[in-house]
Amino acid sequence: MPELPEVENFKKYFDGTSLNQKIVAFDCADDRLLKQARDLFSNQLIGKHFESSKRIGKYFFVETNGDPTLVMHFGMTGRLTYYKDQEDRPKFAHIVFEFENGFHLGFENKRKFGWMDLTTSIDSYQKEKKLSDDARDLSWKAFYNALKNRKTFIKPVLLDQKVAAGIGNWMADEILYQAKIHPESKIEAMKEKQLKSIFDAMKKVIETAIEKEAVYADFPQDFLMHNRREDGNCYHTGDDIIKTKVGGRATYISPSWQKKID
DNA sequence: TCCTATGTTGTCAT
DNA sequence: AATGACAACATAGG
Repeated sequence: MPELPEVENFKKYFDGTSLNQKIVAFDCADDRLLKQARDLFSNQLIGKHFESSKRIGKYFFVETNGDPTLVMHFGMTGRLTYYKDQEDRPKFAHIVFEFENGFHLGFENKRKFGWMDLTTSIDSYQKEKKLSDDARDLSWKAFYNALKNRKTFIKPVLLDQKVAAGIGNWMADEILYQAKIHPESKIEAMKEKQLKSIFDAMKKVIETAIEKEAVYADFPQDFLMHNRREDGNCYHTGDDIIKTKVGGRATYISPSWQKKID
């Protein structure tokens, strides 16, 4: 699930449950999910508390009342669950923090593509990863600059976290559907105005999805998400939605609605 | 058995 | 140094 709006939900959930409580235990069932030695997580986090959080794209940062900042990435199948009793530990909660009040925060990750890391500075971490500003805050100028010299299809570039951090596969499809542009349009062939329409669609999709708390059923009727499947039909034209692959990722298109620019 | 899945990262070639 | 194409990563479920 987790693209920008879903991770925004996780942030709200985290802020509502897990801030300002002393951490008394750290458990990890599979060290492959940790980008640092397990002891480092235990030693640096136990006894501290989470003080504030920040989301940049799909990356989730948690500052503590000390040096370490925890970095989480949810991968394809991650989410957070706050629960009390050990018996309620979700099956795929491979990483668990226990708080002084007896509650637990579980980092669920069925497919184990998610991970945790430690850093001391969000800014330097962002620079190191060359992560762009969060797509929600990103300026048109920064977006345009990151895009304009690229020489491939528009969709894979939208998925590049250096361009607009937070955009994932369903959002890229939705943005291009809203902008009426085919995912295999070549950037070099596109006019600035067309790139601006993609930027505007990106902002619209982000704000809509956050407002609806990423509950797809609540999205406006003309959103692709309602028909983003192989037997779906375009809301506007009624034509079949086509499933294909672009940049190695499953891609849904309304060919009569989305213009290919090349 | 084979294929797919909402993501990133490493490798290799250009 | 950058960029692009693509495989690899790990796992469940249809």
